[in-house]
Parts: sequence; C-alpha cells; structure tokens
Amino acid sequence: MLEDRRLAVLRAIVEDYVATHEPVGSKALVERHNLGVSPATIRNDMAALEDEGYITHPHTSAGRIPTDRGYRLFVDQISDVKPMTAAERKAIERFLGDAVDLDDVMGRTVRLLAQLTQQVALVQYPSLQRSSVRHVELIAVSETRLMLVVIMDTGRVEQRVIECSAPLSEDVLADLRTKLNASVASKPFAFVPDALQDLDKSFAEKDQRLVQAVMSAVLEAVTERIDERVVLGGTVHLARYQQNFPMAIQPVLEALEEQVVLLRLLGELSIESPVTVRIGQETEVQGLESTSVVTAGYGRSEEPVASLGVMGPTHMDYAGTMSAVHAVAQYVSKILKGQ
Amino acid sequence: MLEDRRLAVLRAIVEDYVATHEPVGSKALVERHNLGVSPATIRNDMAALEDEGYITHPHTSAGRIPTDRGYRLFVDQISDVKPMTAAERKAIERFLGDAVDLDDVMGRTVRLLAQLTQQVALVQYPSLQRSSVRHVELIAVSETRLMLVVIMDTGRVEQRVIECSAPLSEDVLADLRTKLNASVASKPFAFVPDALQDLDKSFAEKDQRLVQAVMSAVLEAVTERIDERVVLGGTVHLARYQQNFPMAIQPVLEALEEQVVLLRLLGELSIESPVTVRIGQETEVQGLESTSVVTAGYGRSEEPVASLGVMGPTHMDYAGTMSAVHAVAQYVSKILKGQ
DNA sequence: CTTGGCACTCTGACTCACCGAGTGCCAGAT
DNA sequence: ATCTGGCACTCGGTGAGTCAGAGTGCCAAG
Repeated sequence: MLEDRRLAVLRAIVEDYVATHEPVGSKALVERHNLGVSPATIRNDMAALEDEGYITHPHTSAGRIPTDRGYRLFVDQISDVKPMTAAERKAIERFLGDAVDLDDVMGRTVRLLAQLTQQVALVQYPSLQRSSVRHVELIAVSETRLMLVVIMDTGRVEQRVIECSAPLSEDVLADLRTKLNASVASKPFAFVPDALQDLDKSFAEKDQRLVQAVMSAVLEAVTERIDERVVLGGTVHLARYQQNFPMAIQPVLEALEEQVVLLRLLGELSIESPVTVRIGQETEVQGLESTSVVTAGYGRSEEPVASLGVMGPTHMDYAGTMSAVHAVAQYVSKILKGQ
Repeated sequence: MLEDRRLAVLRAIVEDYVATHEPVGSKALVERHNLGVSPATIRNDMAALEDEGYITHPHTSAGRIPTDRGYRLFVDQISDVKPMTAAERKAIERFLGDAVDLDDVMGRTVRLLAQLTQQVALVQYPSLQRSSVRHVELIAVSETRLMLVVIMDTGRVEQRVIECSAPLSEDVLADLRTKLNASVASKPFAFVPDALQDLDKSFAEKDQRLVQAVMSAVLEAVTERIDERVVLGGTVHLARYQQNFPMAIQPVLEALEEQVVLLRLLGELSIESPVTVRIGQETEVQGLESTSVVTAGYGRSEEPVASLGVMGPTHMDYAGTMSAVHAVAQYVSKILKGQ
C-alpha cells in the first residue's frame, strides 16, 4: 500500500518531468495527479525515494528530478508495451509498404522512426552473420578485375571488386561461378569460409593457382569487410533538445559519427523482452550519460537479424518511444519476410 | 593607393574576425596588422567601407564585422588558391591512396575533408549522368525476380531488383545479358534509353513480350532511381560553432537531412574557377543565411563527374578551406583515374 | 500514518550604476 | 588632399544588491 503509493509518486514525477523538463514539486504533483493525499505526505515519500536513490534535488529549494535509477524503475514498471492505435498502425504499414528495395526499406524505416518518436533514429542493415546467402555472382569487369556480388536472403546486397594477378578465362569463370553458387547458396553466411575450403581442388591443375587466388580474395572480401551498416536520421531533433535543455550535443554528434559506437548502442539484443531500454550510463558510451537508447530486434522474433531504435535524452517519453520502436520493428520484420 | 588600403583594411577585418569571432575595432586593427597609419585614418576607411556595404556595426559602440558582401569581395580577392604544404599533400595522398573501393574512396574523402577543414564535409558520388556504363549484369535471384547490376566506369555500382510477371528462361536471359552489354557498354549513361530502344525486336516472337517487360523495368529502374548520392561527415563540428557563436544549428541539421538541398548546395559547378564559394544568402537555401559553402568538382577538370565540398559558418577561413577542398578534389580525381 | 503550519533556503528575475571599448567628427598638422 | 590627435558620446556587458516565489524539512497535532 505504502510501497504502491511511492511507486505512483515516482511515476508521477517521471511523467511530469518528461512533460515539462522542470523539477517537480510536491504541491504541483498533488494538483496534477489525483493522489488522494496532501503535499506534506508526498514530501515524505519523496524524501524516502531520494534516500533510495530514485530522485534528486538540483538545489535545496527546487523540485525533484528522477535519477537514472528512477527512470530504470519506471521503465521496468512498464510491463507490457502499449500498442499503437489503429490509425498509427495503418500509417506505418502504408509508409513502409511502398518500399521497393532493401535500401528503400531501411531509408523509410529510419525516417519513420525519427518522425514517430521525434528523436534520432538508428537502423541497422540485416547482419550478414545472421542471414543466409541467396546467390553469388562473379562479374568480369575488366581483364584482371572481378566484381563479387553477394545477395542475401534478407535482400541485402554486398559488392566488392577483386583484383586478379592474371586474366581468368570465361570458361573457368563460369565454372567457378556455378560451383561457388552450388556450395554457398542458402548457407548461413558464417558457413561460407568452410564451404569455400576445398573448392579449388575441383579445378584443372593449370587453373588451380589462379582459382585459389580468386578464392582467397573472395574470402578476404567477405570476411574482412566491415559487414555492419547503420543508417541514421532525425538528427534535427538534437537541436530541439538543446533549446529546452542545455545538454551537450557534441558527444552525441561524435557518437553518431562512429559506426562502432552505433553498433554498440544497437547491439546485444535481449531475446527475453521485445524492446531493450538503456538509460544514461547503461549505454556504456563515454559522453552519452544523459542519453537513453531504445532498441528492438527485427527479423524473426526468436532470432532477430539486426536491430533498430532511437536515441534521445534520458528524460524522454519511454512508454511512447518503446511502443513506436516495437511497432516499427514488427512491421519491418513483416515486410522483409514478404520480400 | 587609397583604394588599396581600403582593401587591405577589409582584408584585415575579415582575417581578425575569422580568427576571434569578435567585432574588430580600429585600434586593435593597427596594432595587429602593420598598416602604417593611425586608428583615426582606419576609422575613416571603415566608414567608407560601411557606406559601400562591406562591413557593419552590431551596435553603435562596437567594432565592425564583415557583411556577406564583404566576404564576397574578400574571397574574390583570393585570385589563386594557396597550395598545400608538401607534408599535407603527402598526408592526403597516403590517406586516400589506401582506398580499395569507390565506397571506400567516398568514405575516406568525406572524413579527410572534415578533418582538414574542421567543418561539415559533403561528397557526392560520381553522377550517373556524367559517367559511362562499363558493364551491365542481370542476375536471376529467383524464378520471377531479376537483379540488375550496373557498373560505371567511375567504379560506381548500382543495383536494383526487378519483378518479372513470368519466369524467364536461362537461355533468353543469357542472350538478353549479352545484347544488353553490347548495346550499352561504354556508352554515356544518358544514351542508355536510346540504346535499349529496339533491343526487344531482336528476340524470337514468343519471348518478345517478356523481354519487353523486362526492358521497360530496366529502363524505369535506371531512370527513375534517384541517382545522386551524397555522403556527409564532420557534423561534430557543428557543436563547436555553436559554442563560439550562437548560430542556429537547427536549419543546418535540417538541410543535411534533405538530399535535395545537399545536391543543390553541391550543384552547379562553375568550370571557370576550380573552387566555387557561395556565401550566406548566395546558397539560396532557406535557413542557411549564415552559412557558406565551398565546393569543387572532381573527375576530369574540363568535365567534372561530381562535386565535393564543405559547409561552415560565413566567418570561416576561406583561404584555408578553399585550398583544402581544391587539393582533395584533385587527389580524388587522380585516384579515380587510376581505378 | 497523515496533515497543516512554519521557518528556512536558494534560484531567477529585475534594477541600476559603471566601466570600457569603440565610434564620429572636428580642427590642426603634413 | 590626406592624415592625425583629441574629445564627447553611445551602448553593451558586468557585477552588486534586492526581492519574490517555489519548494523543502521538520514538528506537533489529528
């Protein structure tokens, strides 16, 4: 009972603070939310909450603001993600449904997420590691130059130029192409190196050296390549944060320029809950102490193929953001299945 | 003589203002630059410059700052772009030389530009319109789905999935592939539609309808596609501007999210001078009134294939920026020629 | 356990005076 | 004609001082 009210107070504080971005006092709380008690009672609860580390004081005579720990408790309290309204679902479906291409899907998704949440959106391309090869193509671009095109079952396409030491005859190339496809098609990406292992053995003696060279180039191209791509959008919203709250956008912009950091933010999908929230320091990125990240995996739900999400100030509307991210992830999964 | 000194004064004002970002007064000017005259004389010149619209007053009792028109005159005065030092050239060459791919070249270039100028960098992929087709490939991804891959002589690769109404036999596909290549290879991109015109006529009656469908899809894919890509980097530097100068970064971030705007900023290469500078309103983009853009074309100098550049506050170091942009454009041209 | 009351604290806004940098102009020097 | 020193004037920014208001913490009573 008492515990219940304390939670309600924390909730109310978070909600008000998120709405106004100003420290919230005991009097304002009882006025806005109809907790049936007096400000003095709330003050006691607040003192208790502060002792437990869920809220703080900027100064002695100011209202309370939630700490990261407070947000965490608040978020954990949101057990089930609030579904979107029918209209919103329709809008999402319509907007994403028009996509013609994987690139198009990714581009639309990032714009949609940014638009829905009014925050910076991040969308990771389907991870090569977690998808299978649909088709491999070797194209002779010039005498000694091949282009390797790998098409994944997620619609993702990677290409890479390979330099050959000596020209490859069209016959050998065709043969190689066929064998390559036969051995890697519909295999998970991780099996590709194994699949290529002894492929060169099946060629005539005279071609072996050349084929081997090509194969090792293919292998290198396929493994060395930084195979994770992230697109982002909605950076405009950073400017708005700053107006309301003098948060340093510098570290945020820095983070956005580093692929590695972005991947870390998106990474480590938890299967247990559909949406992952990392608050402040939990991002474990230097400079993003007052930033939270909300992510969700997409692809098959048991085995997500990559993730997407948004990034915003710790005082964000977690409920709304979580439901938007969740909904978008679901629709992207659906679309990709269709393609 | 008198005119000469006025120009010198303008120059000095621009230089000081760029360095300090604070209105510069007559006294400070004579101290820093050794113009052999007294502050009073400078004041007269300043009054004249102000009449002509090259500088202004923020307030009655403040120093002068250059107007857009002042910057324009200043920039026009820089007749020849200052070359980079040997060390800088080496560094550029080394950094760009390691690129393995067109994507890699573009990525490295944008990072390099941002690094050198400490500003936001924009790099446009080689325009399809201004380059020629090297190779076209049609890959059967599934029964009714083809993937069209177009490889340009600039190293740019575009791919697009084409849906077919009915399955295409491997024979017809191979034939189509060969004929397609024969007719478009090494033709400028703009000629592709013409080249495809009557291609379907050469097929057997029974295949014609199908081939025609594919061809029109190819045509659509090739023309409808927004064929201009721009990569950008160095947005971190926006944060720095804002600290020193409360310029609104919101419109800048907005501009950076709009491909169309970016292309307009990069567009309209002037052949006459190697580097184009657009100052403040000259950008002709709403919201970028206190932003300047420095661009240069790359590719063959007579006929650039696309452009690159940087974007920064109107009070930027034009001389340094221009020479950096120029140098990078030259090296990118060189690298692309080699590929 | 809750409530009303009360003293206390601290911030933010406002005012006001002042300093100093910088200008414009004029009269005299070159 | 042009430059220079001098001088009065203007204004923005700074810092001190004041004040109101919001909010707290605590205590004693319900």
